[in-house]
Amino acid sequence: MAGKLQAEIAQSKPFESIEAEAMLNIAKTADVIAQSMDAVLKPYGISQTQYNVLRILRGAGSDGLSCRQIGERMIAHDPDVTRLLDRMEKATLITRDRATTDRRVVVTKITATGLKLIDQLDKPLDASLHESLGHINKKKLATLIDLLELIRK
Amino acid sequence: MAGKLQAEIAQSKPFESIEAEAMLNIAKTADVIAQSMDAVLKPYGISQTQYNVLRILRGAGSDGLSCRQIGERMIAHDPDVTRLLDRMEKATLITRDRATTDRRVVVTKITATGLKLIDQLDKPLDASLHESLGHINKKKLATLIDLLELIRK
DNA sequence: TGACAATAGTCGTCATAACAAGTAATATCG
DNA sequence: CGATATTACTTGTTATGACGACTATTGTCA
Repeated sequence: MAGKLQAEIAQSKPFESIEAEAMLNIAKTADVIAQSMDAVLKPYGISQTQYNVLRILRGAGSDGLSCRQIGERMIAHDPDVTRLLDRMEKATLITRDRATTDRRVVVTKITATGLKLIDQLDKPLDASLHESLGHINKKKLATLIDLLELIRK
Repeated sequence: MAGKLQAEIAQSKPFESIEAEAMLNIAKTADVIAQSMDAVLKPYGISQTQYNVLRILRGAGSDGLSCRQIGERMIAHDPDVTRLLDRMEKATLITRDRATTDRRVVVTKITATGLKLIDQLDKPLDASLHESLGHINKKKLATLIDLLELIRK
């Protein structure tokens, strides 16, 4: 039952449990995919976190979203959305305006620049994704998705 | 085929592909597990990265390992092992000595303090892991591991 | 052997993440 | 209606990560 990860991370001890092996495999795979995504994003000068925000804002359309809503929708939870948005505003990828209805809320929207950037990224990212996962057939991917969803209940 | 992640991250657009859905599920699941591990480690004042290094060094035993070997064995690739070890040395979790055979190499070993700390962590981390993955049976975990290994070729 | 390349690690610098405390606006409730 | 709680976001500070340039030691080969 000792999987290939054993050799891959050159661990001298065997895994204590299959749960530990599963966890390490999830972490390692996430890291590998993240690295290939980073490689695509790097020439465009944005991080995965920023890309994720742009995706969320593109999905939200012209209504925009509050800081809190953006935080909730992010894949990796970021405890400091404010300064993330600061940087993106400086790069003119987004705009921020205080809402008139509830003046505590700041509404963030994607700009034309941001939209253009993320639209450009669709193709290369999709290609990178196929590089990473294209060799797995759809049935297996469906099984994988089911299992991962099961983990998160 | 639209999975639960759809609702979970409140995306307004459907997934473009099953590959994208798989990737997001891997990333999300890795993040969830990482967060629960962080929660365990936090009271002990070390990060997951540092924990990972301690595990590697415990596995290596009294021979210790070079900077490069540590870097290779880490789950998430860290481009700056030197300063990571600087911090750990300051916390007396490790020792570092220049090797006599090849004077370019710095041999890092775990200290008694480091060993004590990581031994203490075994139980709570195992408990956290069971909290995260205990409800999935071994056969399903084995399938998951196979699929993830397949992704990484 | 002596120049050049490769390897191992360090350091400078800037960007980002993490944690905690603070400020302003709105909601709640006696 | 006014004190208190809650919400939404901001800011200060420290730690960590990312990227590249740099130093020392060892290996290679003409």
